[in-house]
Amino acid sequence: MSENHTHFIKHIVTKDMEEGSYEEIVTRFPPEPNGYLHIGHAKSIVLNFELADEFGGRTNLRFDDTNPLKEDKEYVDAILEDIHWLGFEPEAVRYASNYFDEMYRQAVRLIERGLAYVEDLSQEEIREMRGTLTEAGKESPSRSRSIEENLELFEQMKQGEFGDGEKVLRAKIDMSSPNINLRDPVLYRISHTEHHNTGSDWCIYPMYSFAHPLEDAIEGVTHSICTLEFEDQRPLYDWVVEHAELDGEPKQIEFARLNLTNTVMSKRKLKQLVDENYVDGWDDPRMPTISGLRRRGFTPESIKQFCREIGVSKADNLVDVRMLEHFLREDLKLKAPRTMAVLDPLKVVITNYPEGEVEWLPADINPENEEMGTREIPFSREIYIEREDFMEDPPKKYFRLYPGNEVRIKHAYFIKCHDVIKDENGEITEIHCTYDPETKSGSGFTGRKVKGTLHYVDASEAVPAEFRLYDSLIDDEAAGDSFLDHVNASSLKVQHGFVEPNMKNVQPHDKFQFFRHGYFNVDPKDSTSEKLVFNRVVGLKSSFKLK
RNA sequence: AGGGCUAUAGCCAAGCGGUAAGGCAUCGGAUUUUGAUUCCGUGACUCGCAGGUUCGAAUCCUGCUAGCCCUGCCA
Repeated sequence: MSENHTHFIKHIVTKDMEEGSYEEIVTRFPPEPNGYLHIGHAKSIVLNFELADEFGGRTNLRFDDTNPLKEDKEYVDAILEDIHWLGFEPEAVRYASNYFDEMYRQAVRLIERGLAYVEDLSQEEIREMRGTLTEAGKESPSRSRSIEENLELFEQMKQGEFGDGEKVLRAKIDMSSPNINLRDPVLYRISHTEHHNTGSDWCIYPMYSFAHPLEDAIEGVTHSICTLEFEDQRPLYDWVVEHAELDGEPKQIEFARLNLTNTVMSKRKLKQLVDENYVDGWDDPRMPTISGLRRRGFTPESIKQFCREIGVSKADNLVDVRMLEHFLREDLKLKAPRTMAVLDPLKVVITNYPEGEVEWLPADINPENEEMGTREIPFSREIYIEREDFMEDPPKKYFRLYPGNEVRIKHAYFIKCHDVIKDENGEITEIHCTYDPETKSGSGFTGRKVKGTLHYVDASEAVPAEFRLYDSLIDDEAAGDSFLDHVNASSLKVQHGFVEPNMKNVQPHDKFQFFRHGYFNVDPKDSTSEKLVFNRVVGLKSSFKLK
């Protein structure tokens, strides 16, 4: 199911395997535990895991925890949960911090071979001497220090004899390189910070550009897949691999990260939305995080299928969110039970229906999947329909209920409106209809046809429920400098209505298709047996337009 | 602009010298007890632009244009 999709990375791997460059293909998914995973990460996860799987290889999950200032165990746990939920099982779970000893050894070997030196200059001085995009940099005086002195200084850095920022270890490459990443990049910095994994064992931490290739080489990663912004770092990646005294020879391949319409996709921005309370948390159903999508009601399969279908390339892209929604509908179409919910109730009294009588009508649970069987739903003299399903003065082509019009009540009877009851403000409070017993659903009645079929909930057995309807978090109509100016103020709409009586015992994450409304998920945090809460995942498509 | 990369329909995206796949979206039409689903139909005389090579070019070459990324002791 995941195949028939080809892309440039697959071509590279195929060629490598044909040429026998590697015994097996090994990939890795390397998140930094400084935030929650989002759907952009899902693209990378699916790519890495399924690529290795297709070629009979393996994939590690490796936390890139080289910067204790930003990282936290909370994020590690959330990431673990999200990957598991998506349905992937890493060959091994590793941490960059597992390799700190080895990385230190490699750094020492670099110094011993005259390929790295300890820098005395301040951060500002380093920056000034690095040059600019169009001018070469200048070599630091520290560059000519002896190997012995470098070794001693680096040892002192490790021993904690310097404060944060006082010294740094730099690679000795080329201060005049047109690629700024090669102008003696920093390899190690000092940070007297507690690490979530190694505690206070270390006060020097390797930089990403030094650590990452080493991690890949240590784990035997063959294809190290990352996003486009690391392209300029590839020469440095290769430099580290070449000079490291390790067997692995991983190569870095870059692809374009995912962008989605009407959403932001950077951990920094998402964290800001959380920290500044624009949303409920990382798992707010409006967030593009894996946990947000999960709470909203997206399924792992829909997310994975989306990730497969958008493809992998190097071109900047902006994918329409409706594509994601498409795959959710696709996944739930045959799986989700149909049920009826009235989100904005309007009472209908069926004046010729006997008072006090209730009949239970059979209703299929999923007409597209008969194996799901049937349920029984009540029908009596008073029912609720959707307020928008009645108009006193309808436009043309409106084939729902209006005075004098007859419609079908799903699974029940035809009803015809004969009276509209209003309060003193002119607000419609209820409508009166008659029903025709001969038109009962399942009776085979063909005497006449109606254009509209309305869903309903029986008033005497109705179960109150809350419905949360979501709109995009980011509105591209608004203008402003910051993405915060584009936050959609009405991205959440809450309605209170009713569901069928057999919905009383729903469980968190149960998913339903509410007839004519869309797919809904039982909210895992706020729904209780006393107060049901349903999140609308996506609506049904509709070609209905008023006017 | 010094370097790195990208450009195929509204949006993704195949294509790798032999005459433009597929998906999403849109718009029609048929069926329909969900204005849903399903089914059929719908768009590139042309692949950023201009030249060149070739019997033949989206694919090769040259030049140009536009967009993205790079001057953290972040990843």
